[in-house]
Amino acid sequence: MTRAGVTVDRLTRAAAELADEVGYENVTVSALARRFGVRDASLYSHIRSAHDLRVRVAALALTELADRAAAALAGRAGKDALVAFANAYRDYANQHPGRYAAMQMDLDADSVAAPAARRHAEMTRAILRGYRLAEPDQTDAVRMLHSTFHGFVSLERTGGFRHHPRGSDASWARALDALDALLRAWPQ
Amino acid sequence: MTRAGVTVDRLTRAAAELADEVGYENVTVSALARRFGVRDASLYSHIRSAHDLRVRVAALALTELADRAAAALAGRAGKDALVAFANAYRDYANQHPGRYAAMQMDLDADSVAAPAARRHAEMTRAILRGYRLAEPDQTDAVRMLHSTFHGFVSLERTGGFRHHPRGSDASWARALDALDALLRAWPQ
DNA sequence: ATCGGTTGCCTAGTAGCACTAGGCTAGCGC
DNA sequence: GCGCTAGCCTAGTGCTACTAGGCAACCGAT
Repeated sequence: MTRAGVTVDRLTRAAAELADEVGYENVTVSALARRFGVRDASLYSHIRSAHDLRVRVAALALTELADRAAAALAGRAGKDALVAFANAYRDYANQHPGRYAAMQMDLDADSVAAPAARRHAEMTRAILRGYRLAEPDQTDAVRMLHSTFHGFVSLERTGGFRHHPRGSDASWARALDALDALLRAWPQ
Repeated sequence: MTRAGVTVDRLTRAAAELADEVGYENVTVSALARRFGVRDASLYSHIRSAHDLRVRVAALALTELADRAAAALAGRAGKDALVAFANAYRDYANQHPGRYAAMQMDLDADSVAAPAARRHAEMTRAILRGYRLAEPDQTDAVRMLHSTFHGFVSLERTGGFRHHPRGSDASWARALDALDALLRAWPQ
């Protein structure tokens, strides 16, 4: 019998696909093993636990999103950069809901996802380059931006906006306009 | 043998307490049954499923939060109202993390939580009374407010802010100032 | 006061999940 | 070709959700 060729990377990528297909909370070791045509117990020589697997998916997602954010920000500044980043963020969340959900898990500083989380945080802070804010305003601003992006995407995904005829794209564009105006006026 | 006296309401309240203590994702029918000193199977004459139980917790939380929001908004307008609502929202989330997590679940329009969700939405919209916005700006603004509140609280809870010395209270106050300025300037 | 019927709780059982222990062998390095 | 590592296996534990069917506590009607 030839072997299935399971590796941690292949497991993580498959788990991320599974998360997008069936939802993050339905990513199980058993389902993943089925997808590889092996028994669930066989996966424990590659991953330590189900939690370990989910952390790896979170790290993958954070890295992918940081890559997209970096691409979106390249060569842009000010509102251009803000809008490009925000759209990259929202698009990623809607294209990869399972991966996005994984990103929201509690990640302690010593996990394998820590470098990815740090890089993601750096990219978010890079939006502000064009607005020239000093500390601690910069931190407050980046927290506000991240909150708005995450909150909007999260409510959009859980259906918070669907009971009203106003399209969420329009509200999103308006929110970005508002954030830009806010950042320009921030120092007061 | 005297009976345990389980009712749907007592189950829901106990499940909400359990959620706050051990986390929303760890609310199980078995754990709840243990808390009442009965077998897990016995609960299925009161609730239809674990999902049904979680929806009831969500409805309870939405109602409680709407009550707090109503109390916070009573007799206030403008920034006063905004800050009071926002603090009621954030305090509730931090005092009742499990209930708050339950609120974020997908609730279809025909669930038992629908009236509570509607009431919660109405309270959020009531913040804007003092700012006199017409549609569709009102909808855009209420979505932006809700996004910011939820996003901030959510990131705060999952530890997104803890790797930076700047206190989250200060960033929160700054975000509320910013939102107030935004709403006053909204019509442009 | 007793008698029915309802319903609250029970036992028993199925099936899926995470995870451990220990065995076998494929396929690599020598 | 030989041995060792590492990948996959079976077997088993215990927790979870949930169903079927039984018994007895309690409620209302006579």
